[in-house]
Amino acid sequence: MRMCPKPSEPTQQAWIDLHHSHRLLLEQVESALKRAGLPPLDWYDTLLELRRERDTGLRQFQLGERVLLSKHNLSRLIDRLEQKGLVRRHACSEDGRGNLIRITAAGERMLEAMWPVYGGMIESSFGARLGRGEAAELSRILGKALVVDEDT
Amino acid sequence: MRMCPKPSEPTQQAWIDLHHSHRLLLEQVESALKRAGLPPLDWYDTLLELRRERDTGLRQFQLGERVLLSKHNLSRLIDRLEQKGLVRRHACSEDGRGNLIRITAAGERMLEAMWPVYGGMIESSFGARLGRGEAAELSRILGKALVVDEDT
DNA sequence: CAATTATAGTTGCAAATGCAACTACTAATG
DNA sequence: CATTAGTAGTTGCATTTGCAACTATAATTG
Repeated sequence: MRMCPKPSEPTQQAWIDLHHSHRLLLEQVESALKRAGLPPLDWYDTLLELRRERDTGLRQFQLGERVLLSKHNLSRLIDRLEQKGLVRRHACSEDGRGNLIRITAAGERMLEAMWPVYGGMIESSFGARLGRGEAAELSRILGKALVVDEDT
Repeated sequence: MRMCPKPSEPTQQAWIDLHHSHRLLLEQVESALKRAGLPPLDWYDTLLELRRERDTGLRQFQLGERVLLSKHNLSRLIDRLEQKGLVRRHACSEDGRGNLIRITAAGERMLEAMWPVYGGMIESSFGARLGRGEAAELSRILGKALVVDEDT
């Protein structure tokens, strides 16, 4: 880790392809959402995680781990979501510092509203272009890079 | 394209994995660069494309196609690069509107300075975790999503 | 060849992001 | 149990991004 061996040619290319396909796809999704008068993708991801724990709610740091947003960033995203009434902060009984975030009914409706646009874009620009089993293969390989290492 | 069929479960998962692995990797690269007192990744990508055409230079819109940055964004990125002397705008003889961007010697030195950190991170957090042939397999599959379709 | 339309690039303004410093609370230590 | 260190979350400030409007030049067309 300290000696920085250089990546092989295929590794470099794979990273660049990852970088580019993500940028391209994200840009298409975001602009489709915007055209439909809907909020950005992060809102969807965040609301989705909250719906998964609709009963218990989620602490802010747990949410951050799932959507991969930095805490200050997430804090302000939640401000915006709360302002629109899609989410609520509740006092946390077990830890006086934190708060529990819960999705509201309006938040769930927002998920419904966004999904056709979001899902449709993912299918047309991504899913439909992959062959049988390739999506799963992609997940399998990318999963290896998803290991979060704690050092550094 | 107009009817928005919904993506399959594996497609959704693959997109999420793509999204997450990109975020994670990018975050690691960016913070490694920052720790080393170096500029962000976009600078590298941009300078790299310019070095590929060091003799002829590149029009701004060509550069934009390669690094997938929007034009106004790119315009200001070039402002910053030019301010640091890594790049120069030259009048374009064939088209009075545009300009040719050329990398400078300092720009090439910056590439050299960034590569160990950037490449090292790509290798340790990405390349080293993939098995034989998986990088190439990744490129092959992602390449299918990289087709830019012109309609909207 | 004048008038229209399209393209290259820049800029102002609003919104979002990253960083560092801060508050408030909890956990660990002597 | 008092002190210290760590964690959860927020906020101010500077930088970056996105959008829309703008300038300037090129290409199209009647």
